[in-house]
Order: sequence, then structure tokens, then C-alpha cells
Amino acid sequence: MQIGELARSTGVKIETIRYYEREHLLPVPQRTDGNYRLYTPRHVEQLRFIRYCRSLDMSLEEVRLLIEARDALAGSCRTVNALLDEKMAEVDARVDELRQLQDQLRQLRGLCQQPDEVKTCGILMELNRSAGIDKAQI
Amino acid sequence: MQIGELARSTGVKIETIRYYEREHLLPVPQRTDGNYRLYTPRHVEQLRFIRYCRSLDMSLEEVRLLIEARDALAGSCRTVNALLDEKMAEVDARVDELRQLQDQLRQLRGLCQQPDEVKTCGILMELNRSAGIDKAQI
DNA sequence: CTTGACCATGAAGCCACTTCAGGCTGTTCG
DNA sequence: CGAACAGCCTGAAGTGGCTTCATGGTCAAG
Ligand SMILES: [Zn+2]
Ligand SMILES: [Zn+2]
Ligand SMILES: [Zn+2]
Ligand SMILES: [Zn+2]
Repeated sequence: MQIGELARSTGVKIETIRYYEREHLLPVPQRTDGNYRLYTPRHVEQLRFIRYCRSLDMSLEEVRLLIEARDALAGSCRTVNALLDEKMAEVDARVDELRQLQDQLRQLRGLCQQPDEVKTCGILMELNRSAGIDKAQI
Repeated sequence: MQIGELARSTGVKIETIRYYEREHLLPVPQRTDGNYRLYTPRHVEQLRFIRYCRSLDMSLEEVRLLIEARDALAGSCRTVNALLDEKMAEVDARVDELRQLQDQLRQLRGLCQQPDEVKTCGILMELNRSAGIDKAQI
């Protein structure tokens, strides 16, 4: 199968596929006489694996580690567990951050109920205040 | 005050300050005879404003809009409200995404309680399964 | 034999910075 | 006066994970 079909059957853009190849995440495919890339079902699987890991917010570097672990013939999966634990901690932390952000944004938004003049807008006044700007001194 | 002191008093890296200048977010400062940048309290305020907006997850483009609105002598603050509403929607959506991610990660992590051999690791098996790879066919 | 779909490459763009290389400025100490 | 050292300057390139662009080759249908 050539690159267009691989792209269609996985929902991954052609350019992204070529990018993964450059990054050594996808095995180098064979070529036709006309220099077209030729993919096998193995490539489809590998590409799906990558995208599933990406959907779990793994970086490409982490995907590389997971592929390595997956293809290892022996050894412990401790690194895989550690990777997931770290990722979970990261996500938890990010959720906390975003929830604080939600509060801040809601509060700020509440300072201007209906669109008014910029000079008296509670939002802009608060933005300036939070930045430590006293209107009088400008 | 020169750039090092501005950096110290705002907690913003020197390179970032120069970057903001290149991006027209900070007014061009005067220079000494030795070509050193010379900042005023006005710059401190503007920089703090930018960083506060950034802490609210605004993009630099959005910060530019907010600065423009703030410095406008007249006009309605409707664009400011719209900007905040959009940002809140974005954050809400992202939180939902991350919560689903948390569930997925927790579930995946549960498949391997203690570090074992990679060949029998529930996590790696599930990663392959989710990517549609049947071990038998490899 | 031309049209049009498909594919190729390398370079550049995106965001918000950070890092690096190589060189000037300005103060202080001997 | 000279050397050491902190501080500043510029322009270019790197980061991640792609996307977009410019330009040109390949191949089947009509
Ligand atoms: Zn390599
Ligand atoms: Zn308002
Ligand atoms: Zn400009
Ligand atoms: Zn395991």
C-alpha cells in the first residue's frame, strides 16, 4: 500500500507519516521503481500504536521508549510503569492548574456583566490592578 | 534601570524581555552611550501586565489585543469579554479532555500491579490491543 | 498526449521561548 | 595601566510536533 492509503486507513496526514519516518518512529518502507513509499500491515500497526500513545499525551520520546519496551524480548516492564506513573502525576498537576485558572477566569469575567466603555470596564481595571498598575500614576 | 534589574524585579528572563521587544509587546527602550537598554517604571508595569495575562493562559496575540483595548481611549469592551468567554470555553474543554485521559491512564496502569516480564505485561498487551495489533499475527 | 491524482524533496513556518557563539562595556582590584 | 569579571549586545539556531509551501517527478484514464 502506498502512503495515501496508509494515511486514509489510519487518519494520519501524509506529511505526519513522513515526519515519523524522519524521526525513526516508523521503519523505513520499501520503494517502488517510481520512488513511491510502499507500506505493509506492520506499518499500519506501528502507526496506530504511535497514535494511540499520542492520544494518551505521550511525547514522541516517550513513544520511542514504549516501542522499545514493547519490542524487547526480555526484561522488566518497570520503566513502562514508571512512565505511566509520571504521566499520571503530570496530568493531575495540569488539571489542578487548569481548575485554578477556571476560577480566576470566571472571577475576572464576572467583573463586566454587560459590555460597556473600556475606561470603566471592570475586567481591564482588574488586569491593570493585578499587574500593579495604579491608574493615577500613568 | 537596565535589563538585568528589570529581569530581577519581574522574574522574567533577560532573553524573554528582548524577545517581547522584538515582538512589539514592550515599547522600545532608550539606550545608554554603551548601547545598553534603559527601562522605566512604565516598562515594569507593561511587563507585569504581559506576565499576568500569560499566567491566565493568554497567547501573545491575545495579550496584544488586551493591551490595545486597555490603551484605547474609547470604545466598548465587547472584544475583551468575547476573548475571556472563548478562553473559558477552551479551558473547560481541556479539563474535560484531561479528565478522560486520567481515567484511561489509571485503567491502563491498573493492568500491571507489580513489575514483571515485558512479555506478559498487561500494559504493553493493552497498548498493542488498542492499536489493533494481534500478537498472534506478528 | 494531456489532464489530474498521487507522490517526492527540502525549506520554512508555527508558538513562546531558550540556548549558543562571539564580541562589546564597565567596574574593580592590583 | 592592565587584567579579571560581571553585565550587556547581536544574530542564528534549537525545542516539539507537526503543517505548509514551492517545485517537480510518476502514473493511470480519456
Ligand atoms: Zn536517528
Ligand atoms: Zn467591560
Ligand atoms: Zn511589527
Ligand atoms: Zn507490567
